[in-house]
Amino acid sequence: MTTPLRKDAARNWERIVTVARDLIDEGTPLQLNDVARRAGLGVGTVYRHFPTTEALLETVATPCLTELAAHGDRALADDDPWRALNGFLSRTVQAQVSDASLPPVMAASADALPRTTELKGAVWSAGERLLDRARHAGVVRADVTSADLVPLMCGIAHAATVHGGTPAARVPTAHRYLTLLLEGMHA
Amino acid sequence: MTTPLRKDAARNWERIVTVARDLIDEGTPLQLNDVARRAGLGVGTVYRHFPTTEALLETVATPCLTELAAHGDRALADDDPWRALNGFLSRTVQAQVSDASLPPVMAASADALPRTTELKGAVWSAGERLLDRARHAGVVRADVTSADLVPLMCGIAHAATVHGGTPAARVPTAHRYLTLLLEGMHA
Amino acid sequence: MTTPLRKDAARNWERIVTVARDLIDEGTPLQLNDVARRAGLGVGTVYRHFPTTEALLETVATPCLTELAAHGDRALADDDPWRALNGFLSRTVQAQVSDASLPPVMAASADALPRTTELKGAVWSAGERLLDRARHAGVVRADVTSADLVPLMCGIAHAATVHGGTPAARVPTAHRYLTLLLEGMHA
Amino acid sequence: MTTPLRKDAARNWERIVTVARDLIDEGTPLQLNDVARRAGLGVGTVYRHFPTTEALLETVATPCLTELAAHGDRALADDDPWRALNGFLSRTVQAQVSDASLPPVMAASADALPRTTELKGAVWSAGERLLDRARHAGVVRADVTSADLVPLMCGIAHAATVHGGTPAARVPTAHRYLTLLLEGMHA
DNA sequence: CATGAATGAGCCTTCATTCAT
DNA sequence: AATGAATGAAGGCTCATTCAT
Repeated sequence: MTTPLRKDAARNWERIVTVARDLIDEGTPLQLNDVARRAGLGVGTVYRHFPTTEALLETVATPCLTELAAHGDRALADDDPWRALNGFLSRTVQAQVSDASLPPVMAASADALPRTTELKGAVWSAGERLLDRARHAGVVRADVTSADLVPLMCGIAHAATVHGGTPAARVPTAHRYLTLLLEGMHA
Repeated sequence: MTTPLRKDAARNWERIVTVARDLIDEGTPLQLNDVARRAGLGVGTVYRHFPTTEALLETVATPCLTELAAHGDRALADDDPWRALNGFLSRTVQAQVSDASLPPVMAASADALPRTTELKGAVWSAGERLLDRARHAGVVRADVTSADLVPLMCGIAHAATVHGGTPAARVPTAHRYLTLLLEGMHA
Repeated sequence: MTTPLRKDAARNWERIVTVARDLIDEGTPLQLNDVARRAGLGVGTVYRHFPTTEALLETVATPCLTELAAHGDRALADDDPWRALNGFLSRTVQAQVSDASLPPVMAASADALPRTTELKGAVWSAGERLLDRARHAGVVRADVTSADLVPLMCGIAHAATVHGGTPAARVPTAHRYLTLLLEGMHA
Repeated sequence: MTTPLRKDAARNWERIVTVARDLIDEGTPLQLNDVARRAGLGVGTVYRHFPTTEALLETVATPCLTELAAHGDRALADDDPWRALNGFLSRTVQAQVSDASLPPVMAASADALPRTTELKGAVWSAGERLLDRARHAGVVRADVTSADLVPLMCGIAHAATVHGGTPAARVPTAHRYLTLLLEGMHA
């Protein structure tokens, strides 16, 4: 529980994150000075809220990460272990391809915000549980470990990006690639 | 056939490429001024040989790229279409993971040097022929096209990198991932 | 109406312009890095205030340009159209010869600052009105148009510069040349 | 009398001057490296022939300068002092406006080549003699001295350039300006 | 808390000139 | 004589971060 922000500070925080989101969507490299100018705020204000570019980036990625974690939990409710894993991975890949804030955050080995670490942990552990369940059900090869899931999803997203085309076009490509991989992971 | 370089110029060229190789291996971002300093040469000399960072990077990647292309041709001599494709992809992934100069060059959509375009084309077309042969032999799924090969190899290399560990440790990881993918591509 | 500068920023602005003025008077080519060093400021500060050399140059020229424009307006109050035109051109030439920041600004076809464009426009239009009046009064040849005034003043200033000697010595020379020209323009 | 060049050296000399002429006509700033490349020669060769940019520039300007000087001499044969002066100045201005190599050479106070100094002297002295004759004939104001001629011609050429438009369009403008000036110089 | 001016290291690039081959 | 590789000073500009107001 962090101290709740004063109302104006909260408004600034919001503004900053919104601007950052826009910049990321535009493909513009995230620069705090830039964000400040576009948000109509002083650089200092931006730095107060987000000491580094990474902190801001992770904040932008947070909602999406939260949803991924939530989906992971919901997936565990699915009776079918294979379908559950499938859906989870599909969702993960889709998110990575559609939201430019995710790939760098997912691939980073160190996080700027504890919250990010938590969320990545939650996603990771959801994946782990789904994978374990699938393995115990005998539907997944034994040599795939939970530590492979995130890298593999990052890899697929990367592959779709390298393939080229518009961001929208990358979604089906990524799904095709995921399908291949799942086929290969199937026991 | 370019005019052969003068002996001293050739020595400098060599020196520059060697230094660049080292920097890349160290993970240091390639900067021409930096290269010049380390090579004990004037900046102008480096710029004369390599007008852009990309040109130097591609030059560093060239031997490896050449070998990949050569291997592709040799692979076609293998009677077994599946084994041939397998070996080719394995080699490609291994190269990408072991040589830090390759991933950016492979992923780039535009090349600085014509030679790079040629070599990438050669690798690509080797992959294409190997894939076609495998498909005709009925050992590969129909929905995998040759345009997918490079992205997929980049993706696997990326996945292995995200997985972490020392560069050396990434090799077996990448191979594991490739195995999964190949399994999935198998008809 | 721009936001007024903070006191310290205003002091720096002033310092920069002063240094630039000195450099121009010395005949040293204007370079922003140079200005920064002499002003004891960081380069970035200079770039913040003046994004390009031209912007700084024009700023240095502004007071003089302002005065020329003002003089143009005052000249229109003179009853004698010929004397009024005369005085205006005389003043213009004198300014160009005495202030090294003017010639490049006057001769430039594109301006860095909107303010410069305004001021040049004001000077130009004052000249135009004075010329029109003189022509209607029948004291000036019909084939001289207002578009000729600025080029001609630049030409005279240039001629005086080519003639050589100290900057101070150029003033009388320029006036002599202007006298010749005016004689030629007289109807 | 300089030692005559070896045949190949003479060919190179020619080539260099031709290329320089082209560059000047294109408005490209004259750079010896550039000249060398375009001429298909080594930089060293260019430097051997022309130790500085100015030397090359003056060499390019030489034919035109020679012709001006020659014309000056011919003008003295004209019975009418005013018409002679007129024609000479007209020719001078026209040359300056049409040939981009002239203005910098004419305006320079120091020359790189003795030959240039000679030629400029010849032009200058032709002007002087024409002016003196005109003055003695009472057709020119007494306060115009021969030291004014070159600066004034440079000024007019400069004015026409400032006026803008294509190089070709500058010719009539320059003539108009010269006409005004001559009117003013007329006694 | 907010501001945004200032900083200055750091990178990129060009070009006149020299000199070994 | 000719060559052209090498030099490296010089200039341009950006941007992450600090700190006085």
